[in-house]
Amino acid sequence: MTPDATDWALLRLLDRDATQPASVLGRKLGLSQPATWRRIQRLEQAGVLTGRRLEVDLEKLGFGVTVFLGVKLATKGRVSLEDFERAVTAIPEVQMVVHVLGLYDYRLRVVARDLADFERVLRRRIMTLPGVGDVEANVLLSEERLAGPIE
Amino acid sequence: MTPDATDWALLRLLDRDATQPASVLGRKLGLSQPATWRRIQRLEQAGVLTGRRLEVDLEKLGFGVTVFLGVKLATKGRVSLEDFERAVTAIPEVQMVVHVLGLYDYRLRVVARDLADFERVLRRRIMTLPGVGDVEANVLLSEERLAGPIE
DNA sequence: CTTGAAAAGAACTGCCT
DNA sequence: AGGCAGTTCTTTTCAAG
Repeated sequence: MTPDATDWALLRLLDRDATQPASVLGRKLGLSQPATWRRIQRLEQAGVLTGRRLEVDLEKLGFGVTVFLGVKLATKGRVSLEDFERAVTAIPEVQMVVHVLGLYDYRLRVVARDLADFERVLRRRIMTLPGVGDVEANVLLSEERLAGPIE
Repeated sequence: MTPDATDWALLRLLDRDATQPASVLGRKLGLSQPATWRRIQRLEQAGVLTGRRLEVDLEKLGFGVTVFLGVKLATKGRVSLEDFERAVTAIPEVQMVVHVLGLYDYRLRVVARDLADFERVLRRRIMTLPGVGDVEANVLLSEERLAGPIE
């Protein structure tokens, strides 16, 4: 499937606010409501739009600390990768697990109530994961999500 | 505002799929449709739910490479931070800009069509940003998003 | 692609317990 | 806080140009 310019404009609009009805989107695109709706359906069935997810303000829920971790494994066999992934995905404070190539093997996004809580998570949960070697941490100060290549 | 157990269950359901109507959510929670709808409204007005955004499969749009970059600035005055942020947010391939504390000053999420395309972005866009010092890269192999503390 | 319409369903409102 | 009933709006599917 090859999205045309109108599809890209549609993705741009939906990326900013996925709650807009097809009628409003259509007006902004110069299309009718059914035509807009059909384009959305086509993008969903092509697997381009995979779903709609919530934006949750974790700070308002009491999770004020977000940390990005780089994790290096000591042993990197196929088995240890799977062991590590199974264990790390079971930690409630872990929001994202990314297997990467480079100086580190995994990049994690971890949240905690405060720094004291994060230390607990790091020492009792992360450092005890199977096969963990070096760990590097970056504490989030501020964050901006962009449209990326959709823009 | 203090979310109760039902609110947490609601957040859990919405986090998995934000397209579910209030009637379906209510059935799963043992609540009526209006009661569920009112809880969603309350969470939105409390700022806990900040919006609904699309999940876009960038690979299907031709962006097969995702790289996580750690960026260290050479000069770190207040002015240079703002200069850097203004310049980096203008790069289409940059999906996320996070100001962090630690070994690096910023963590970026960058997408590109392929590795050759990424090299172009890195050399002509990233390395030429104002004040850029060391850069570290991790290429994404696989990724798993989790519910995090909402679970 | 468009318009127009009709049916189903979801969102929203007011009133009640 | 929750349920019920009713209204408004969106979605979804159709027919016809």
